[in-house]
Amino acid sequence: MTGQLRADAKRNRDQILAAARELMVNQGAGVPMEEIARHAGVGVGTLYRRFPDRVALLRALSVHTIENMTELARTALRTEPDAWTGLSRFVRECVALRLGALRSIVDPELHTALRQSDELRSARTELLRIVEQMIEAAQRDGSMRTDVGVVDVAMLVSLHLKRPFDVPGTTPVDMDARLTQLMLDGLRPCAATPLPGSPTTLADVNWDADR
Amino acid sequence: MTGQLRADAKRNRDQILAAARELMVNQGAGVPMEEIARHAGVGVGTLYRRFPDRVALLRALSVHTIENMTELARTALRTEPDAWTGLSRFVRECVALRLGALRSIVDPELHTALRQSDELRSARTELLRIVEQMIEAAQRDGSMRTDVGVVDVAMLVSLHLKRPFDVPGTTPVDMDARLTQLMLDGLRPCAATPLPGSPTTLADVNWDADR
Amino acid sequence: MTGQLRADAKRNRDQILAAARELMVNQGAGVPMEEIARHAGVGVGTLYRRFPDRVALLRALSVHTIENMTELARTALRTEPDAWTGLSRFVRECVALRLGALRSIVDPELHTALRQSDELRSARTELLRIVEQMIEAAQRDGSMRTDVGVVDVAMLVSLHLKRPFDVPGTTPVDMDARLTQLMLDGLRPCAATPLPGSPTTLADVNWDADR
Amino acid sequence: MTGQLRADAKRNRDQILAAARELMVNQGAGVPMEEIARHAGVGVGTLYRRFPDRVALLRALSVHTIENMTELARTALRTEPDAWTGLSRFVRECVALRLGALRSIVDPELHTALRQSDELRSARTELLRIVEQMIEAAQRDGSMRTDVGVVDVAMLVSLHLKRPFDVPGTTPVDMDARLTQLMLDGLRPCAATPLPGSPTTLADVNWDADR
DNA sequence: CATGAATGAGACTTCATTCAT
DNA sequence: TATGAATGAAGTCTCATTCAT
Repeated sequence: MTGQLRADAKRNRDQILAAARELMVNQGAGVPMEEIARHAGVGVGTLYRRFPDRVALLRALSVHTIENMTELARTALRTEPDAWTGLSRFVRECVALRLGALRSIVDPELHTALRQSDELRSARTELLRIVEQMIEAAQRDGSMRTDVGVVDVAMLVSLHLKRPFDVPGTTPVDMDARLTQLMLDGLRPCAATPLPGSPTTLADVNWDADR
Repeated sequence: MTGQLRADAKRNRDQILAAARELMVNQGAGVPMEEIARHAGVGVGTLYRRFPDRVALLRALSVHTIENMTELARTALRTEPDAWTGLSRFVRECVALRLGALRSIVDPELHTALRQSDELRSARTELLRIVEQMIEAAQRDGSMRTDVGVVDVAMLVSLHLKRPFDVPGTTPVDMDARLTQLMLDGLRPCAATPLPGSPTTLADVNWDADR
Repeated sequence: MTGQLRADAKRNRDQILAAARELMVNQGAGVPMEEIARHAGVGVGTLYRRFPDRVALLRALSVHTIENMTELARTALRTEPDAWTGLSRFVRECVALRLGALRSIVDPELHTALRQSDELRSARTELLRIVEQMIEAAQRDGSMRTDVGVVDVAMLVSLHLKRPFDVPGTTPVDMDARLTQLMLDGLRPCAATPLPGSPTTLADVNWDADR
Repeated sequence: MTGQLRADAKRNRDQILAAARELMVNQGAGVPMEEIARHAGVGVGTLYRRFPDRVALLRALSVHTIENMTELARTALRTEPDAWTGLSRFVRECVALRLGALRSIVDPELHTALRQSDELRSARTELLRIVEQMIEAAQRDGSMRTDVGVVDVAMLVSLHLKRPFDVPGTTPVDMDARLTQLMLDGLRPCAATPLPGSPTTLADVNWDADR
């Protein structure tokens, strides 16, 4: 899709995306477009040429993010000895890289607008498919409780993407790791308390983990 | 503290707080002050007379929220047969009522400004003290893993205050309940994997769970 | 006019005027009405009962000021050995007391509104009459140039009412005194250069020295 | 400094300055920014792009004004036969053109803010230097009293920049001229009465005559 | 195509004035 | 009658988006 861009145009596009990611992750999705442009070293006009409005920019960012996560999942699945270890690693990496920190977007308008992208939807499905594989494998070999599904895991991860407040007495990194571990332990069969409802299947999902 | 207000002024103040809570919980902390005023049925001027700026409003809202949570914690502690049951109930209620949904504030400036309120700080400490009691009791009778502290629990709850996206196949209420249960199961001793770092003590905490 | 006020009402009125004078002289005529009320120790409502709007307040202040100046002029005329000395003293006192510092009002709307007060006009005329007496006497005995009239003097004084900027190397008081002296020396016959136009007579004057 | 602006941007900038000068001279420094923009034929946004806030605008205006005055002083010094004539002409021109009428700024906040501009300070010093030359020359050849310095003259001129009230019986122009002449006559040696304090030297001056 | 200037709607806040208590 | 609460118009400033260069 970006293949037919001229070399410099491509470079611009990438710089814009990088700047947008950095600024939005740190300051929320509301950063002035002009500031994004400045950080990217281009004029606003150029930004708007590439991304007609803020939503388009967010969409591109989200797709990019999901593709990164997919890559992480694939690698974890291929590299780790068993499914549970792979899943754990994937979850830890997602949280650590805070690849979904754009989650801080709350504006429901943006929310709605984002959902409507086909590109986004298919990237997401692709990701979910792989994670579901890991989950099912882990459940088969008894290392994961069987009353949870991809959607549960996805929601959990998405909750943990929020940057934690600085708490005196711990480093943010430690805090992150502790919370993630607690979440993973909750997915083990051992302490499993029955859950209300039933796990959602991948089929009818519309997951927004990216935000 | 608000006792010396005239009857009508008090009524206005309450309406403003109610409107602000509702709008901020749903649309984020950025709702136009004017819209808050309109929903409360007063002029902007009135809003500003009561709360000199957005931060003051948020502060009042936060204190109110925390006081509600404290009340819930007290009741749970008093009513339930054992500490773990009490803690679970408290956590479920917090999440269900989404009493801390203001958490959606991301703007770091607001964040910082809020921390500086003594009133807020003491309300928070009060709440933490009670929760810590429950935790310690539960740990003593072996129903809770011993490598976690109030701060861990607080952070966990705060993560779960984010309103989950609507997921096809489950109701939001069910989703909420599932995620909360998973979190609680992670706090049980049975599946406990060692955590990095160590639990923070109440003493040096500065917790912002309310937002 | 204020005679029929109840004792406490009179006290309120005076406190308001005093507060208004102080605040307006220091911060300009734009001080919030509420601040004036607060300084006077009354509610805004009371202020507005006494003075229907800002202009009314200014008018009262101006009349008061002019009456003070008139008193100064009378005393100088009566006490000093000769007219020129009396006039000099009067001018110096006006500047020193900055009795007209309200002059800082620039808003033309206020300006116009103020002119329309009969009370003000007659107080002003009264003052000008006395000053004119001093001028004419001084001119008769040769201590003052004869090509200037009350209006010239009035305008000069009014110019000098502006609080001078702080200048390093001199005290404001000294600066004031120097400038006033230079002005007075310019009124002496000795260095007199012919002036364009002719001195305006008291008759058709509408002088706003009070501001 | 404004050389690198695009042609249209430069035109806008100039129109804004012109509009601001006109409006501020007549109505005080408080004119709504929006009105300035309207008069300049641009949107508010444009105004704010050029001048981030009111103070920046005033600063630019002041620098411009001072530069004009400096030009006048230079010409007077070069053209007139003797120093006193040059100084008189310069003073008359300043008053007539009311080149410093922005003096009507009273708001102490603006005042303070303005002082902090280096550009302004150096423009001012440049002007004072030339005026000081004229003064010293005039004093050397005996046409000016020797107990006054630049600062005295500067303060005097600054006082006379206030637009005089319309007085029946004289034209404003005549009135201006009369008052200016009186001021000049006061600077002559003949009638000189001793002044309190001593003239401030240029070295430690921080003069704000421009406003 | 890139740039950055211009626009103008809209958010925030202040205050003069009115009015309920 | 005094108070101070409420109102809302008005002013300041910001920023998404369009458009001339």
